[in-house]
This record gives sequence, C-alpha cells and structure tokens, in this order.
Amino acid sequence: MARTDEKVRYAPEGKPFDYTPQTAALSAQNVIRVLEGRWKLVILFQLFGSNVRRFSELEKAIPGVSQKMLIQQLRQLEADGVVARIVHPQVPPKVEYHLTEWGQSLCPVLDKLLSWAEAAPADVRDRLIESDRSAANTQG
Amino acid sequence: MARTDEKVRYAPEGKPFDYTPQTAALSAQNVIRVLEGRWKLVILFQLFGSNVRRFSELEKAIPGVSQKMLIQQLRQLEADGVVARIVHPQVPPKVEYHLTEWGQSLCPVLDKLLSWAEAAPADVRDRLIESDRSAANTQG
DNA sequence: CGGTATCCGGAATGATACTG
DNA sequence: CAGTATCATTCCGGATACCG
Repeated sequence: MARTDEKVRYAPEGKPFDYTPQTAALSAQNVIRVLEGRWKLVILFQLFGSNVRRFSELEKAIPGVSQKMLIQQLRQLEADGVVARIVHPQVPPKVEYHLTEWGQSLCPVLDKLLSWAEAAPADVRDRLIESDRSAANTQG
Repeated sequence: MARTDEKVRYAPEGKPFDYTPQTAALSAQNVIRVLEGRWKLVILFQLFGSNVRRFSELEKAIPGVSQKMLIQQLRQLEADGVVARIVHPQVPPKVEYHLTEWGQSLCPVLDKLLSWAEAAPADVRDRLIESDRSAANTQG
C-alpha cells in the first residue's frame, strides 16, 4: 500500500540548488504565496481559457470582484512574472493582460494539483471541489 | 515559442467531473487553501523527511512557531485529511503526527511546483528561493 | 507533554468615491 | 476605460497565561 519508491527530489546531487527540507519548504511557500490571494486563481484560469483579456472583460467575467482587488491581484501577478500587461495608447484606454511564457507553463502544474484533489478521500474531495464560496457568486 | 500543444485538462470528456474554468479555479483555490498558512508547508516538509513526529519534536524542529499556531495548522491539515494524529494513552502524554496516504502523494506534486519555480525568469526566481520572511526566523 | 483560552496588532479584503 | 484614494471590516498570526 505504501509507495516508498516515490523519489523526493529536494535533496539531489547536481541540481541548480540543493534543497534541504527547510529551503524546500521556504521556496514552496513562496510559490504558494504567488498563487494565493482571493482572486488570483480565478484570474489565471480566465487567462488559461482565452490567453488575452482586457481589464473590463476580466471585471465582468469575474462576478463579485472589486476594481481595487482586481487591479491589485493583477499587479502582483505581473510583479511575479506570471502575467504581462500591454497598454494600447489610444482613447478610450485599452489595456490587455496575458500570460507570460512562464505563466503558461503553470497550467500543467495546476493540472497536477487538481489531480491530487481528485485523489483525495471522498469526504475531503467534496470540500475541495464544491466550496461554499461559490454560493456567494451565484447571487450576482 | 508558444507550446500550444499543451493540453488543458479541465474540460475533458469522460472524467469523474467536468471542469469549467470556474470550477477548476474554484477547486484549485481550495487546494491552495489547504496548503496556505504560515507553517503548513514547513510542517509538511518535516513530515516528508521523517514521516512520523511527535508534537514536541515538531515544536523544536520548527524555530519561531508558537504552540497555538503549531496545533492550529496541524488541526487544519488533519481536518483536510493530509496528516493524521495518533494519541498514545500513557503518561506523560505522547501524540504523534504523520502523513496520510493522500498526504504522502502530495510530495511529487510539490516537486512539480518547485520545478515550476526553477523555470522562472532569473529575477523572479531569486525572489522565490530566498524570502525576506526567513530573516524574521534567524533572530529566534 | 500536549494542549486551551484570551487579547492584541497588522495585514488582507471590500465598499465607495473620485480621476486622466 | 482603466485605474487611484480613502475608509471600514474581517481575518490571520503571535504573545501570554492557564489546564488535564
């Protein structure tokens, strides 16, 4: 039952940097930090679907988000190199957001995360798939 | 340059449940929710290394954590089915924490996350690897 | 040893109004 | 259209004291 042949990669020999449990935990935490935030995953999955979106499109595609939060989360994702921002110098203004190369490469990673969620025990899985937070969005 | 042959899995045909961008974002958010928290990843990487630890062991292995936070994060991980808790009925009390089967299967997933961090642009990667948060722990 | 209970400060989030 | 500024609130993490 126990698959002890699973290889833990965070203490390799010739890797770019050698992981200890501490440093591995630290960088993993920072990855989570990039992804956490009330609206970041919602934004990212929007961009996975269409790749390029303007601000107002995202705003109406994401019910319940305020302008402040939307711009804040976008700015943070931009600062972390996940999304890029293009300003078209025209009036009325037009600003488009899209995934960077690195941002696009996140898609299969999140896929692994979802697979992990599917492999959860039934009771846990239900909580992971269907959240009470979705109820708040249905009343928009 | 654009690898458009990457398959997005969240809208498949015969999967256990069909993903829309919304539901995918939602469940992904909940997975992140399981992992986020000031000490959860640190705890998990401790358990990846040793698999079984008692409360006091974790406490001294993780500098800077308070009893309140340690027990809180452990309880949440337990509620989410990632770790399990075993009470040995003896005096003085002995309580051990270990990864569940599902919790162990998280290891390769975090591995993918770390690989993604390594693939980041140089400037971003540096921020992901070395966090300012670690500075706060060095004064303990 | 392995917790609980309570209080506090700061950060994250959100509603609202205003602007180039 | 695409933001910025301000204020209110809620949530999270930490310090401290106490308990079976």
